[in-house]
Amino acid sequence: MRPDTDPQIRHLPLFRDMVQANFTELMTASYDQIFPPGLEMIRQGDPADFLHIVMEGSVELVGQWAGRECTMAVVRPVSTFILAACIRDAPYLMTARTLERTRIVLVPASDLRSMFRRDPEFAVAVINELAACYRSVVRSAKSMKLRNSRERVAAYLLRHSIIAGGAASYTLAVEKRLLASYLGMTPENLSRTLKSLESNGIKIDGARVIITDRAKLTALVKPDKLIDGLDVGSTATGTGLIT
Amino acid sequence: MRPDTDPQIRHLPLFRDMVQANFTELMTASYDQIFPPGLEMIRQGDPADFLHIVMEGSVELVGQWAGRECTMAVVRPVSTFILAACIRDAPYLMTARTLERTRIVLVPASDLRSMFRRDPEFAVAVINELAACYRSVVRSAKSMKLRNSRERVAAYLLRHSIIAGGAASYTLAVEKRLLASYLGMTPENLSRTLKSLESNGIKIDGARVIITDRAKLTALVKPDKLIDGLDVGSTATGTGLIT
DNA sequence: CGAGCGGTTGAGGCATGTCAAGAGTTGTGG
DNA sequence: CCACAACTCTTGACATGCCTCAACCGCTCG
Repeated sequence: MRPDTDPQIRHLPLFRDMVQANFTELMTASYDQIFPPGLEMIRQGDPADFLHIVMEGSVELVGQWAGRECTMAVVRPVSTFILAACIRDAPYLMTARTLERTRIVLVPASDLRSMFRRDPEFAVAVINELAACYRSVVRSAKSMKLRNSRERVAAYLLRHSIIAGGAASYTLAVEKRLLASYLGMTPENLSRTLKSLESNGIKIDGARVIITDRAKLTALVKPDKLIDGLDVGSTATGTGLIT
Repeated sequence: MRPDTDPQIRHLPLFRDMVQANFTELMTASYDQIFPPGLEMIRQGDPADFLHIVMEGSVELVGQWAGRECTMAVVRPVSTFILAACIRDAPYLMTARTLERTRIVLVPASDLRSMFRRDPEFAVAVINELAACYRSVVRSAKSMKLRNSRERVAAYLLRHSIIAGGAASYTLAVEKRLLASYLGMTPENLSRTLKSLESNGIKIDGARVIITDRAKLTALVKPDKLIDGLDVGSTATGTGLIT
C-alpha cells in the first residue's frame, strides 16, 4: 500500500470514525492494484470477495441481461463500490469495468464483515453509508419512472452545472455514448435530444455545456430534492449516482 | 400494543437477534394504529419520524413528481418500510397510502437510531437489512432499464407463479391498474400486453393467471438471479419489492 | 495514412402513450 | 332493495416518443 493511500481512505465517512488499530488492520489486509483502461475487473454474478475503493481513474458499473447492457453508475475517486454485496456475501449485481487507467484498493470482504461486528463506530458508519446508497438508488428509480428521456437529460445537465459550482458552462465528464446508456436511451436519441434542448436554455458544443437561460431550463427540469438531491454526509459512493 | 403483536415483530430478521430488554424498550415506545383504506399516512418530503411495520393489510409506496405518480412498491405483513429515511433522519422519498384497512406499528425513529448504537446485534441486523434493500432496488432498476415492458410483465407473472409455489394458476394480488404503474406502463398498455402474452404460454382471465406453457414463458423471460432473485434471509422488506 | 471509434443526421418503423367510449363491478344513499 | 355514481378494465383509433438501420464526418491512434 502506498504511503499516501491510507489518509485518503481514512477520511471517508465510512472509515472516519473507526478505531485506528482496526482501520490499520483492514488496510494491512488490503491490496493496492492498478488496472489498465477497459478492463473488466468484476463480472456480475461473481462472488463478492472484495470491497473496492477507487483511488485514481474511474470505473463504470454496468448491468447486463440477455446480451444487452446498460450503465448503472460511474465511480470516481475517492469512493467505494459494491459494499452491499460484500456485506451480504452475495454475488455482485453489476459488472465493473475501468474507463481509464485506474488504481483500486481491495479490502477483503471477510475482514469487512468481521470488523463491523467488532467496531461499533464502523457498524454505524456502514449503516449510514448503506442507507445513503439505498436512498440514492430509489431517487434514481423515481427519475427513470417519472421523467421522460428529455426531462432526464435536462435534469442531468442542470444538476451537473450545480455540482460544477453553478457555472454557466462546464465540460461533460463522460462520453455521450455512456451518458445515453446511463440515462436509459440510445446515443442517437441523446444526440437529437441535446440539440432540441437549445430551445430550453441549454446549448451543447462537443463536450462543452453552456447554459443560456437558466430559468427556462429550471422550468423544464422542475428540480426536486426527493429526486435530484444528495443526502448530506453520504459518500455519494457505492450508489455511484456520481455519473 | 396488542399482546400478539410483539412475537410477530420479534421474529423478523431485523429484530430477531437483539437483546430482549432492548426489544421491549423499542416496543414500549411504539404505537399500534389502524388506518382506513385509501389513507395517505406519509407524504413524500415529510420528516421521517417513525419506522413503519405493517401488521395487517397492505400499503402502497408511490413516488410523485410534477403531478405524475408511480407505484414503487407494495408492502405486506409482516414487514417494515422506510428504514433508510429513519436512519438518516431525512425526508421520506415516497408517499405511503393504505390499500385497505391496515394495522401499523410505529417505532420512533429517534429510539431506533439510539438503539443500534447500543445493541451491536441490532446494528448488524440493520446492516443486513439495508444491504438487502439496496440490492433489491438495484435489481429493480436493472429490470426497468434492461427489459422492455412486455418482458417485465412476463417476468412478473412468472416470478409470482414461483412465489405461489410453482402453481400453474394463481390470482393477482394487486389491481392491474396498480401493477401497470409498478411495471412502468399505462393500464391500457398492460391490458393489451397481457392479451398478447397468450402466445407466450400464459393466459389471463380477470385476476386469474394461468400458465399454459411454462417452457415458452420461461424462454421469453430468461429469468436471472441477478434481477429476479431474492437475497436469502432478507425480509424482502423495506425494499418492498414485494409487489 | 488508414482503421476504428464516437458522434451526428436522416429515414422509417415499432412500441408505448393518449384520448375516447363502453362493459362490468363495487359501493353508497335514497 | 334499487338506482346511481364511481371506478376498473378493456378495446379501438390515433399520436408520438424512441429505437433501428444506414450513411457520413471528424478525431485518435497505431
